[in-house]
Amino acid sequence: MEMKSIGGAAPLYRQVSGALKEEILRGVYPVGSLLPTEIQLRERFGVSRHTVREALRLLREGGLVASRRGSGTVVTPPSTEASDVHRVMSVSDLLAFAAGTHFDIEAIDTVAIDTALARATGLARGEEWLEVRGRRLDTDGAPLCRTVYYINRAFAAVGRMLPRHNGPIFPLIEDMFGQSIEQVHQQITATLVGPELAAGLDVAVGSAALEVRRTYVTAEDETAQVTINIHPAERFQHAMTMRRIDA
Amino acid sequence: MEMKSIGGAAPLYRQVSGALKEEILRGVYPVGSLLPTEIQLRERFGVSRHTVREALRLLREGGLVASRRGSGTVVTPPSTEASDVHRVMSVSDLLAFAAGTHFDIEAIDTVAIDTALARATGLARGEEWLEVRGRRLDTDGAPLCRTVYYINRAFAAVGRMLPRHNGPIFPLIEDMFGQSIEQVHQQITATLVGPELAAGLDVAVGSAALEVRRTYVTAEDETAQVTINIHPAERFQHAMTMRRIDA
DNA sequence: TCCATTTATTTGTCCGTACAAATATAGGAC
DNA sequence: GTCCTATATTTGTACGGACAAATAAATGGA
Repeated sequence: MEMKSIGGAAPLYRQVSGALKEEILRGVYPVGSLLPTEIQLRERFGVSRHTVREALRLLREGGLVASRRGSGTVVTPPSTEASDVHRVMSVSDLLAFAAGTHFDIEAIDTVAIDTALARATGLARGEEWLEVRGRRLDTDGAPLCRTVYYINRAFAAVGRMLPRHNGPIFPLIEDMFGQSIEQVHQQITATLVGPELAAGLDVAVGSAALEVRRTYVTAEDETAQVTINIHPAERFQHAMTMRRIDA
Repeated sequence: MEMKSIGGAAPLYRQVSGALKEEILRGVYPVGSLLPTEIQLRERFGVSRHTVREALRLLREGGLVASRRGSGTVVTPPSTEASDVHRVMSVSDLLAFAAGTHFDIEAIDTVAIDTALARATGLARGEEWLEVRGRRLDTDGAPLCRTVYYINRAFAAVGRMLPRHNGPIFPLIEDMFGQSIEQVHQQITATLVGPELAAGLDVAVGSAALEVRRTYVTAEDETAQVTINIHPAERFQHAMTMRRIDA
């Protein structure tokens, strides 16, 4: 069967890739089996080896197959790592922890969760948590966002490491306490900037800001940490790309 | 400067990619700037255009740059990693399409994307898209959010089905046109409510709102649909739970 | 000065060739 | 039957060329 690039049709390499993907998904090539070799595919589709290799590269990118020189191209099992916490961490996290930004700690206290804090954090009233307040600053000292961490007292020892730590906190909790963070609940809302925030973030009172709250939950369904970030809307968007992965 | 493949060294294309990546990360090419053209890189590194393109492909895979024919290769802001569309589709989507809510269409037009719309939607200026404006109403008629859909003209026929359709649009595109939505890019920002929005949503002018923009991209890298939802902050939070799945 | 058209630029797609490198297979000796 | 070596197979890397397609820049006329 020969394929040609028709006006308006997809490029040849996408057509070849699509045909192979459809065959994989309907079981012509079960997991573990080999696809035809590049030379066989070239003959079957009547295209160049370059085009075949581009098609196979798309299948590899989609996690459907894996190629090795001398061995061939094998169909791989569906990947289930798509929801790994590290993978779906938002741009705000990446930006926040980019090299050169610095978390400027303003206060570290043990606080009792009152009614207002319970509403703001989702934590139960009456409990005591370690509260770390500060601003994340860019390399030039400009404020990026205001951040408050609430850390479960069971893991409060990580507080000591914060002054010289620039990355996320939850891996510290995992390392020091052998805990595994299994879920991160994220909530985003819009808020208006009041006088205190305005001063600390160099924006006008009354302007809009994004408030991002994340609750980190262990394998034992225990909340280890809550973070609240407030970003001026004029300087920040929360972006995310979701890709479809078919099992 | 010329590079050669030395025994034990990385392939040329990886060396070129690494050199460019290092320059990007240390600020030689800031976000938004253009990399040298393929021809310039070929001359600089003394390698073939194939090798240069392989190097740039690695940079694209890493999310560092984006290339377009006729334009060149631009350095991109850091971007998030993937998750399954169906897995992590947000609660807001589920709520929006919950049984009982109704999308009240106010206008359906074909619009040309001007400069302001290009900025708001991310679509290319001059193109024509089907624009569907309206509000999503709760069971008791209370407005939940203001929604605008931009639908690629190639799929505009789905517009006819909207008046009696309450779910998401992209499955309609998939069903009617045999297309597969592979990626959804989501961006969330905060905005202030102006007079027009305030009237339609029963909130005060000057209050805060969340603006959620989603871009639905097919397997052929074509944008099928863009939706923009504006939610009053006092009544809406964007929530999401990410789970760790170990293979 | 603005706009439409033309031209130039740049990347995308497709073809081909050649050799390297990793792996699988075949064959012979013990 | 096992082990070692040689050969074959298959993908990876690198080169070159050509034309298409999208975008940007230049040009000319109103």
